[in-house]
Amino acid sequence: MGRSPCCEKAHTNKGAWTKEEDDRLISYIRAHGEGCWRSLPKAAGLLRCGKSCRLRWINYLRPDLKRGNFTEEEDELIIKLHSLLGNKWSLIAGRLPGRTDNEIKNYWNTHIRRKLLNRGIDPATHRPLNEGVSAATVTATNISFGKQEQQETSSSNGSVVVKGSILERCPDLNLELTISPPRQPEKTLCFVCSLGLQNSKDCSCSVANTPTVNNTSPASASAYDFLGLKTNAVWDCTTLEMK
DNA sequence: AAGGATCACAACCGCAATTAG
DNA sequence: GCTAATTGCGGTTGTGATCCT
Repeated sequence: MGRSPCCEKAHTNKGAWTKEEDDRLISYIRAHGEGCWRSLPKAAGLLRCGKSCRLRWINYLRPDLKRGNFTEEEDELIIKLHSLLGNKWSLIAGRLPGRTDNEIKNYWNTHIRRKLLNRGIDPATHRPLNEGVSAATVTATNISFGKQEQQETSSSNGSVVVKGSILERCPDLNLELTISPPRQPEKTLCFVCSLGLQNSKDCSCSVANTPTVNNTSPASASAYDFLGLKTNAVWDCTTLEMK
């Protein structure tokens, strides 16, 4: 028995939104706030699926959206974040205030992919196209969060060790690579600042500014906002182990 | 000017994750 | 703990705009 549809498809509009539908949605959310998308269409007098309402609001009607062309800085930031996160568009969007995951995804597929290809860079792997690296090798150097590979266990000291490391499958690979927050001996920067976005509203330096990795101050203060993970740990990609 | 090709982006679909009962 | 409902995400599609021949 399959899951029931999220809405009654027979009586819902599809396709482009009209001005009137937009106005209804905006005024309803202004009055009642976001949430409860399933019941929203009926309450707002819209013949739309709740998912459609949510998408319309999040991607186009939200007042805090930044419309217009992407800047060169945003381009480079998207490329950097994509090289770290892959197609995790919602995570990438979280680092670009005013931009949505859908917008970034479209922009990636239509502009940045081509831009990287013109630079001779494979947009999927962020490696030179003519490097002659087999797909298997490229895959092995990526961090995978796939369920089957993750199989993580928590040790008594709180570290996370991933079983079945890449090296077991590809023992001849040189994977001397450590992903860690950039070392700042005098001043610790958050991930946002490390990408050159000082003074961004996402910057957490002002909260967790002084501690270093070895600092003995409370964990809440020393947590380092790396890829959205509040951690003071270092990722060692040879073992995918938190040190 | 017409028509086909390509581009850009809004919207949909299906699935996974999360939440509620 | 289980099941169903709901939400969120990423991939894909549809369509209007623009470019090219």
